[in-house]
Amino acid sequence: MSITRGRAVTISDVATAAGVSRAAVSKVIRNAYGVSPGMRRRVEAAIEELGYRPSVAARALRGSSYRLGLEIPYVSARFMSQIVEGATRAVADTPYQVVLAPADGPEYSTLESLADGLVDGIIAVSPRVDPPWLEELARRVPIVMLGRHDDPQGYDTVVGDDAAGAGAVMEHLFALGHRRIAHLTEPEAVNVATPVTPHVVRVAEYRARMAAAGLEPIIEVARWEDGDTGVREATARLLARPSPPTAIFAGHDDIALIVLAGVAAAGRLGEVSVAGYDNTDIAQHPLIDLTSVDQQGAEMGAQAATMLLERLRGRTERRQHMVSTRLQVRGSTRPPLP
Amino acid sequence: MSITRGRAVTISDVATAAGVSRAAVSKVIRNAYGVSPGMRRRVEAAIEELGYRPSVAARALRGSSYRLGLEIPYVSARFMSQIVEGATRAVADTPYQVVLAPADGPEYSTLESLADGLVDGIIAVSPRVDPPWLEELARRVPIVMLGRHDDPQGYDTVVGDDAAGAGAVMEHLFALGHRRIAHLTEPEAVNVATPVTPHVVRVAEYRARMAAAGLEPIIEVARWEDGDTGVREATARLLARPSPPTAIFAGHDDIALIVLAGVAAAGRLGEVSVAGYDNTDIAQHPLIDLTSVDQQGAEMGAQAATMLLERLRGRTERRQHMVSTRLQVRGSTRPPLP
DNA sequence: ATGAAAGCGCTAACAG
DNA sequence: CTGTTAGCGCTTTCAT
Repeated sequence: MSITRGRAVTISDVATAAGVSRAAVSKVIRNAYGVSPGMRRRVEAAIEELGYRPSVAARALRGSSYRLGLEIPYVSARFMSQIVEGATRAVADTPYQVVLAPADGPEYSTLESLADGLVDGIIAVSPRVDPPWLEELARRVPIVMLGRHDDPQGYDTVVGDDAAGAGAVMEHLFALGHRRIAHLTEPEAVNVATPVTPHVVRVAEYRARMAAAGLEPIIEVARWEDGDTGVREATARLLARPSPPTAIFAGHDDIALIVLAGVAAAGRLGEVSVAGYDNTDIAQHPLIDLTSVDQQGAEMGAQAATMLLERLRGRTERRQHMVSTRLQVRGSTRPPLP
Repeated sequence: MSITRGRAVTISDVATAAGVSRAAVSKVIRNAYGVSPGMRRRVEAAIEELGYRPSVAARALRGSSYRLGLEIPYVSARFMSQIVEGATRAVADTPYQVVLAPADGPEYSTLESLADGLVDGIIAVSPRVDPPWLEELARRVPIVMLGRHDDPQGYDTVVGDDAAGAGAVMEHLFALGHRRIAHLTEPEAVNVATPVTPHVVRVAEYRARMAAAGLEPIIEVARWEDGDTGVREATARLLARPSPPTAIFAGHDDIALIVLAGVAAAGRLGEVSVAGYDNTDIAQHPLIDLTSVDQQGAEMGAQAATMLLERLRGRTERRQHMVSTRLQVRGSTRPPLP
């Protein structure tokens, strides 16, 4: 039952079968200039018959792998699905394919290993790598960063309008009559040394709105590394305050879900409003019914892929794109108890 | 502001810098036999100084890319995260990396493009490709199929114990006193021409249990292609029957979530029990609280990766691994109304 | 319009 | 223990 790995069909095999040179076959498969209809026909017939498929490795060594790498921080994040979907849709009619690289550990190494020749370009959702390092990497391979409010030289960015999104949440909560509004965010967002991530912007907007309303910000940080526990404890701390918040604005839906669980565990469901961010699919579930900011993840993914393709076609000036947001109001936010 | 793509550092640069041959460098980076400590030190210093990273393309052309491809049908599926996590964990201490290939369209082409030299081996979650075709592909590249009850020659399989899992659900529901139990599954599962997927096994077990209890199976099929709508309508059809089921056993959690929404929409929450399969993270959320079968997705992913590594190290006999299941009972299943 | 030939960066086989 | 050499499969000038 031992298996002999079949040697793959190479361009030489096709050339021999079609009675032409390898260069000719290469031209045909790349739709390059200078092929007679007759030759094209014969070559295509041979390709079909032998079931030839070009080796990605060999192509990559010579130039392009026709693969775009999409680096994503943690696959579980529901928001990522939207981005992946948008990116794959955007390359659907091109010879390019999207491959995903889950950043299990440090994002630096995931990005580097992508850059090691596996892909022609990189789309990355990496809040924690710092801009100078990225500039350096961008010298080797085209990069589009998602969700970074950087001011880059060598790479492109696609971001949501985080200020507007966070602002919309705050306005909504104020309009409902809330005053004691807490914000629950990720550690990275309160560390000033960090690059400007979406969460940094959301926190800033939250602070600004609270200040403008003459209110003291109530910020709690959930250490995401602790998993659900961190968020759950942060929620508990908020609810245990002498004057607990009447509304909690969570940095994103995954946090909001756990906050919701915490509020339910405290038996205060319906009493404490909760808003999220990303409008992931579960937010619309009637049993969750979470008010959230839709920032068009699919659109972001598609834009990023398109911009990367432009780079591959030769664009060298940087581009920055911002997608708009829309607040999706649902049942998880209501007026505070009188 | 035009950017000059930096030429990458190659093995030759390192060799020159260290004053040794390229072969020597190659040996060092592969920890191969026959390197003096002195040479190793010099080479490693040069690598460090120049920031050398081996080209994946060149390596792949010569043999191995040190990449494992994980093909997944639709990224949104919550169950997939567990598999990805397990697989990446399993390769963490090896030179291998996991890359994900989302099967946006037909799975055949995704698998083929993975086999085109991008990866050294493939883990696939593709219920719809047929066994002979897989055998063919397996001749070119090692493959481990997840969730297939095939009897393969050239590839390995990792499956959950779907019969036991489905049986446990049925026993649980019977024990609660349910008799009119419906099953809501995917189209593929009722098409006999299809390969033996987990859903086929679950349906069979469901049928067997209903028959053994002297009951008529009530099966509704949700066309997943229709998205949520299909499941929602199927749920509505079930609830609209003259004698509606008192419990619905959904083929997996993503279906169960929509069923739950449908039951809620019909105002029959708590009246109609719902059970799912996969025990995805959202199932434990207190607002969802879904009874579900845990089939250890992470364990499956880890097993699959390990088996693939074995293949790459030379194993040629096939292996099949089955992971056990455990029913996680939660609030979504309770006794029927009297 | 077609083909010959060089070479991308690396590894494996062999020679020294 | 170390270096030389010959490709892996493809694309790309450059002749013809």
